[in-house]
Amino acid sequence: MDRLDDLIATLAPGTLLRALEPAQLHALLSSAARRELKPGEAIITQGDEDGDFAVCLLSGGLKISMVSAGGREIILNYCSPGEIVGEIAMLDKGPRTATVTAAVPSTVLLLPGPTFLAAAMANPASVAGVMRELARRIRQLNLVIESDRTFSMAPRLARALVRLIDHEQGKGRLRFNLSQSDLGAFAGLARENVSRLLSDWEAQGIIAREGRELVLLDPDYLTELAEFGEEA
Amino acid sequence: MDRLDDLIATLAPGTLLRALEPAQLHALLSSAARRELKPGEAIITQGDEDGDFAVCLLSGGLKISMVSAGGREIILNYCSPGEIVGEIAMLDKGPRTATVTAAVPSTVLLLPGPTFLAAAMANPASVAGVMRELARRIRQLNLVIESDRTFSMAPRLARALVRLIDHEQGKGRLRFNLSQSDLGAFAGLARENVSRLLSDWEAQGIIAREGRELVLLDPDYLTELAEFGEEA
DNA sequence: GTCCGCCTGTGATGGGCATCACGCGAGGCC
DNA sequence: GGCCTCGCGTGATGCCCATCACAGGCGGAC
Repeated sequence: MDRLDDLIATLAPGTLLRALEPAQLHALLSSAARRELKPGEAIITQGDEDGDFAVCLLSGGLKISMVSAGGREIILNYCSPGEIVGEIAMLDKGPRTATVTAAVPSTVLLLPGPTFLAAAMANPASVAGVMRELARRIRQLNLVIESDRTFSMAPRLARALVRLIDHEQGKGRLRFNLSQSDLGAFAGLARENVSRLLSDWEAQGIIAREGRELVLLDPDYLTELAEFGEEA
Repeated sequence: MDRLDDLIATLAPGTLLRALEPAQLHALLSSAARRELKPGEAIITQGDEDGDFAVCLLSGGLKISMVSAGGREIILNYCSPGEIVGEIAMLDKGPRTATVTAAVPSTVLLLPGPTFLAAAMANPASVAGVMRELARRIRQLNLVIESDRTFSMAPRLARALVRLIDHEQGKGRLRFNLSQSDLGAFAGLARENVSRLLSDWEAQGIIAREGRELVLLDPDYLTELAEFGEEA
């Protein structure tokens, strides 16, 4: 059972699972199926109607993306171990609105919707916890909408980079090495402009490149840029 | 008690209250305080820490807005009777992120957070209902973010108009008469461009003006524009 | 009536960013 | 080695839209 405890220890804060009480969490996780994913392999596909399970990432990394009306790829998020995805369709039984693929070799846990609901409803603290967590998500999304409206290129790219920071490792390290195209799809701007901005920032000593890898030398500056738009 | 039943009948579908079972709903609403609002009067103010109640609109109309970093007003939504606002802060106990003011003379019901939680947890169907409702909201917001990224001026204004349609009244009628400035703040574009677009659409017979009032002559066209961006 | 708001139309200007176009280097693959 | 692909840098062009500027129009106060 310490396997399971290890897993629970790595669960990301601010996820639905963290809102559950330990006893329920144990019950849920010990009954879940495990699955291995090769890079690029999809576990959830946009449009699927099989929306009765969520996915908990054990190791590796996941990419959540969708295809916009214009046929362009939009990357919504990257996930690290301990995070959970696909809960929305699991809870509201709607079709999948995004595709989830493995960014690197990964192992995931499949959480069936009914089992999750049973665990969530088993005690009042869990119920309140899950509701609070969902509310927090809504609040976050509202803020994103507000900032997307008025933010220009630089703050958007800054936000993308900040969201990729690896909090486990050394300061300024990223969790994934993305191509400029992927960075563009993640931040919502053209590949060419990603290139231009990165060059500027490198010249100003805000970031550095080690081979193909990006390092944030001044993450605080980027964080501020991401939150408030153009500097004061 | 038929007063209460009337109220329940007008509750908007897709709100948290609708997710509750009738018995719980009765208990919650009969214990709520009532309040009258004059036009322009605020019931919730951005930054407030008193986030332990939600507001249910009985009559009139509410405007939900916030002030962006640049000092510009952003209008997030307009509400009609039966809708509920302020649930997010009530559920996650965070600070208020938006301001709610009366667009016209209104009466509202104040729902205390603890009472709502008690009602929501009183039975499993209510629990699942509230979670499903919250998940639906998250799904909607994700779609908005996706479309905001790529949509140009016209689809955004079209979406604002569609969201203002009065579903009770004759086809194409709006629930509120907004100035072009307010329309701009709602759709996220400059007042001057609202003027230009409305003129174009009037010339094409898509909308009409009766005095100061806007009427949508071809709501289907606008709906399509709002959903898919530039026409095919 | 007159003045003074606020709302509205419309042109001119400019900036930001997508797009197009092209060159360049670094791997795979045979 | 030669080729081909993929990711990167960088200029030129043009569109979309915010902003500025200004001219009516309409109602309310007095």
